[in-house]
Amino acid sequence: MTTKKATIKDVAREAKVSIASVSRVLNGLGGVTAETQDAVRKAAAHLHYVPDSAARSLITGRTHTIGAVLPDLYGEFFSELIRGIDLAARARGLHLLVSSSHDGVEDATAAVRTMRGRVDGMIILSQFVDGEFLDRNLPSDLPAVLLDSPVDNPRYPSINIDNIAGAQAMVKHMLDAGHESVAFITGPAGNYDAQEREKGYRAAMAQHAPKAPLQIITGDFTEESGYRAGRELLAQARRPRAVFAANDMTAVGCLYAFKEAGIRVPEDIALAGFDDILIARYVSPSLSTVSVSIADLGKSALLLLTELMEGKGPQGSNTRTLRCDVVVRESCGAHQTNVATKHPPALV
Amino acid sequence: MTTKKATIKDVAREAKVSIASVSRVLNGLGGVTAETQDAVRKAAAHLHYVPDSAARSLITGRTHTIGAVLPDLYGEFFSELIRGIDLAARARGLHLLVSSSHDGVEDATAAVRTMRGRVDGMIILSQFVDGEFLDRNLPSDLPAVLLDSPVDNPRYPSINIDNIAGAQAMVKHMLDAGHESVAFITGPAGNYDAQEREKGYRAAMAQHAPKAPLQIITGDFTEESGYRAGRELLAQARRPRAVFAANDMTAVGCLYAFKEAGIRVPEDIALAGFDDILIARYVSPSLSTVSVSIADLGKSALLLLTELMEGKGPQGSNTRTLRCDVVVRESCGAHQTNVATKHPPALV
DNA sequence: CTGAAAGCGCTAACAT
DNA sequence: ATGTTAGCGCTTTCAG
Repeated sequence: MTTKKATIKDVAREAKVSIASVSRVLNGLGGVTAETQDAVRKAAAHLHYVPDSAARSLITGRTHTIGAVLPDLYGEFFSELIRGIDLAARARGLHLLVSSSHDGVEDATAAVRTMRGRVDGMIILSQFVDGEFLDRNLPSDLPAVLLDSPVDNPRYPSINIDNIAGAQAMVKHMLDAGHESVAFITGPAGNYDAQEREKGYRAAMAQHAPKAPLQIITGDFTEESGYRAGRELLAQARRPRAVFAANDMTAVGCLYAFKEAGIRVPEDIALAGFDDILIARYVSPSLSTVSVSIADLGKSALLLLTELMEGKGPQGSNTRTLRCDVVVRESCGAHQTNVATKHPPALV
Repeated sequence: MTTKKATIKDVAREAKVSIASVSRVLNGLGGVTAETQDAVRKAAAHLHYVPDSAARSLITGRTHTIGAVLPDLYGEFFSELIRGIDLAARARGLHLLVSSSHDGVEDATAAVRTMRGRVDGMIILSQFVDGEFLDRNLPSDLPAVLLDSPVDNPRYPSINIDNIAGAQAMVKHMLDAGHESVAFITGPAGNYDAQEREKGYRAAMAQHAPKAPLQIITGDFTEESGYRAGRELLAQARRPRAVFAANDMTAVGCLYAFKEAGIRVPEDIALAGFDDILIARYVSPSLSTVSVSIADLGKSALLLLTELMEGKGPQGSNTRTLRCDVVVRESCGAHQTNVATKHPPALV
């Protein structure tokens, strides 16, 4: 029955009441007799009436939509993140407007600005966004939560992955497994996660293997960079016994470099990554890694955002940290059973 | 400088012109002197003015937003799909509203209905959506394109993956490689892609190995189902020499069942999947598969949708089919170099 | 309990 | 070339 657009007036006429009553009924505001209710509901159903959200937004100032600004939509991380956000959002009756593919300040600015008026709140993950940026581009009454950001602005709470602790735990694990030193392959320079993971590596080395020299190779989170780093590592005079890569893709690339050179993992060199992407389970040997519940990150962000939207300012600290867990598989040479314990989602 | 909400009136006042002139300048409608232009732009910039999209939508009837209704956001397929849609959308200045996680007719209905008025067009991928559904739930003037759908409704064009041809090509490839018969692991019963792939399998067998008996095991696109199917296959009196799974995850599960049983792939049994997910490249042996350019699917959908939105009815056929390509890796035993040829995106 | 009426911020006639 | 004005569909006082 191909629906045309019926307005509130049409419903009012059909129900023989005023538009005000229609509005009251449809918004459950009460103050209407059962008969009026009935008439309105019948008329609305009959006409397939759906309120115009633009008109409603115009007057209420609410859109029931939240915006997600991300650098990209590519890969497991963002996929999971959006999924977590979406799940939590629709559970609260909120729509999700996504904006991605911005790799510069201008793009980020445009993304944030064009969302103004279209959303009631924003979740932002971007290395180009800082407190000053937000103050300049966001209306003061538009709540926003930052993901994976060093920003510490009282107005914009942020949720971060506990990269430092995760990296530290993994390095300690490898050290404990008997490898006297661990080499590290970094992520891209500007990336906050990458920086934190390196910090964790350094901290763990300083604490648990203070005499061992630090071997740090530059990578950029890509498989290719891992491959190059792997070759570089093999070419060194002092070939490492264990390697910790800043993320899984890098570790996988490194693994291929080792395989190609006939180096056995973990017998000759132990290896570990970070993220616990799906592939980690499937490479041979399976990759030990640090797992992050990305969907929980998205969910937490949305929850925090809705609190903000309801006026509850972030109580106490405005920065939350999401726990990471070491997942021991074959590549790190700790010879354990291959079953990664399922940890419940948890905010530290 | 924490922006408050400036309206068109504020800009008009600041620029000492009428709101009409402001509108004209900001919408590039011409009929304004350079001076007015200047004054308006300065004022707008100064006040950080951003037009209220709700108000604009209310009067123009356009939202510059397109909606994507998907069953889920999980996994590579949807991630890539959204990415393709998003890329094409933002290239045209369109926003993307996503809605997912509906696995029932009610959910789908709610998703589609709540998007009414919020979007200028929709891209829908759902097994619960058919022509009748759309006629009942979509305003007649809201364009929509269907993905992976058997619906053949002149009002709703659809874009499909050429599952039949892809499956057929893969089965033929395996047959040509010397395996006299190929077993098949199906996907979930209600899934359109899965059905088409099975059709392709049957067609290829009928054409190229008419005397070989058909071995068909039930699966459901999950790794577990593939694992079970693999064990089932091994338990059979007539152990197959080649297995084609309806998707990659199933093939991976099957691969693990074989490994566990000490069966070598491809020496003892050849194996192939469908989708070319990232993992396919990383399992050992690497998985031969049928590749689909999912991002292109999303892009094509958006392009088709914008044509519709611009009033160009779909000329000629209203169903397009996206080509698939056989990717030969190690698991199918065709001993070729491991380099998958890069095909340009192409609509058949 | 219900209806009339005033806008929300903007665009698009219609005047000037 | 510029300004005035009438709504777009809806919520929300404010009267009755």
